Amino acid sequence: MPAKIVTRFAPSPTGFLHIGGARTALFNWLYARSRGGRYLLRIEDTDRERSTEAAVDAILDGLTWLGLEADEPPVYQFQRAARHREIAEALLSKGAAYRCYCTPAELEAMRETARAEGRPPVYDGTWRDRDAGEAPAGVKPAIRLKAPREGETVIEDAVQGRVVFANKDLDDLIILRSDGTPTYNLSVVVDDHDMGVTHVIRGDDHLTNAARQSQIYLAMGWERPVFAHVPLIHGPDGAKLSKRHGALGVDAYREMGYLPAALRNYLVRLGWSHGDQEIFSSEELVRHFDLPQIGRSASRFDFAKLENLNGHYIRATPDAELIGHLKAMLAASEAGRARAAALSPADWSRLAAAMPGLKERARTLVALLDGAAYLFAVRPLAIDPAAAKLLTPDARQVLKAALPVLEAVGDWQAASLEAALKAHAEAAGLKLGKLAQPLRAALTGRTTSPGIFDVLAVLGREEALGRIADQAG
RNA sequence: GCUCCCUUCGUCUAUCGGUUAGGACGUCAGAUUUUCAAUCUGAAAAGAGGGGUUCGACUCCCCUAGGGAGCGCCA
Repeated sequence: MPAKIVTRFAPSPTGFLHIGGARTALFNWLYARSRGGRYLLRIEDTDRERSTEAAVDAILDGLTWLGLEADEPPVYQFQRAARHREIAEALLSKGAAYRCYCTPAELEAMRETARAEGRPPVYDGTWRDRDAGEAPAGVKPAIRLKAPREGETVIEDAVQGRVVFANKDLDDLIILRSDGTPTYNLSVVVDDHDMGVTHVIRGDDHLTNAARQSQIYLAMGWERPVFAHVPLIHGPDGAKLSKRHGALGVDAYREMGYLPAALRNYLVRLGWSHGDQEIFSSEELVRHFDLPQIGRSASRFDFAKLENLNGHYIRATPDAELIGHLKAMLAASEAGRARAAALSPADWSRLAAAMPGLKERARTLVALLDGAAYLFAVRPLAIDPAAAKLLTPDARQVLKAALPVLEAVGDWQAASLEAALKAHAEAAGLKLGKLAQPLRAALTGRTTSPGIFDVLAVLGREEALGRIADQAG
């Protein structure tokens, strides 16, 4: 009778929600969802120097955008300090912890000599068995866990497999600082225990922490959660993900025009697989996601694949929804808001009308909006150099000849326009392609754009004819 | 330095002792299209190296090399 699954994502609010954190959150969310469990959020804000409210907001905002809402309000770790202290005291009275009167300077010296002698830079246990009576006056003690000296600490990791640490390599970690505040490893264990967390899914940079945390669980007689340490994401060059790679906040991905569904799909496939399947709906993800299918090696972030996936999702998303995403993207940045402010309701409806053609060729929402620039342009249209090359004197003649044909079109619809232009081209012994290129240049100022008939239809008779006349001379 | 983890096409990955080592992105070529995109077809492209175990290893074991993470009164 398995207990109900509880997972959590526990970021520290010292910066934005980066891509690795987003994937960790996604894995936790998926695992809980797939087992009918709960997914919780804990803000690890015990570092008062570096934690900011802005970072908390950015993380919450990023998670919301990705659709990874927690099932309960977030737990703020700092607020639980008293509880953490209580456990440290309990450990002390159990004899599973002790007071250490070493000063930071002494510890630093200890590490230095250990390093110099080629030994691991760990605490040597100076105060482990010393009598409290020997305590130097005026020194506030820190509390250290009395970790086992012999034997092994074994982590049965759901991703990494069985990982064994020799206890002699693990020193007595500080659980309560001399100022009475709890340290990370203690707080995490107490919180995970109190929150009923059954599965800890996090980056494998925490693997060694798992060993120390395991010792705290054992000292308290608490049942350990299942650990699952997932490999980190690296940059395209294999080195640690840095700012110039993709270690951007998820907000940056939103601003670059990626869809949350595309980012989720990309992220989940980065390190996890389900046979040969590449595209997953949310339902499929929830149905298939599991820990054993997570790989054990780090993976590189590949923008090209993300773009490809994003293009797929853009094409698959209904137009109205796309408009919503576009608005959300613009609202998320200063430049975007300025851009949005310049768009009238009429512009938006034109955009909606042109959406079928636009979304076929855009891989990001930014590119989509870019491709729609011709819709909002005012006459005279700015012509880009490549398009200008197409507007040769010959081409202008063709445009001039096409004008009356277009004027004669009764029903200004893409289909009618196509028929009219085809007839005109044939009568003139022209290939439609010869006409389409200068026409596109005249109408959009670009060489790439949606289908020419759609462009004509969306612009409307007056605007379209005006633009053509401008260029026909 | 010590501890732990990792290693299949350029990238993400499938394979769970017997396959022509499969798929996807990217790349290249072709088809289609009014351009671009999309779509379709095809091509090039991989088991880090060395030892074992086995009738048989990408798959299991060991070593080497390379990469990564951790070693705070940070989280």
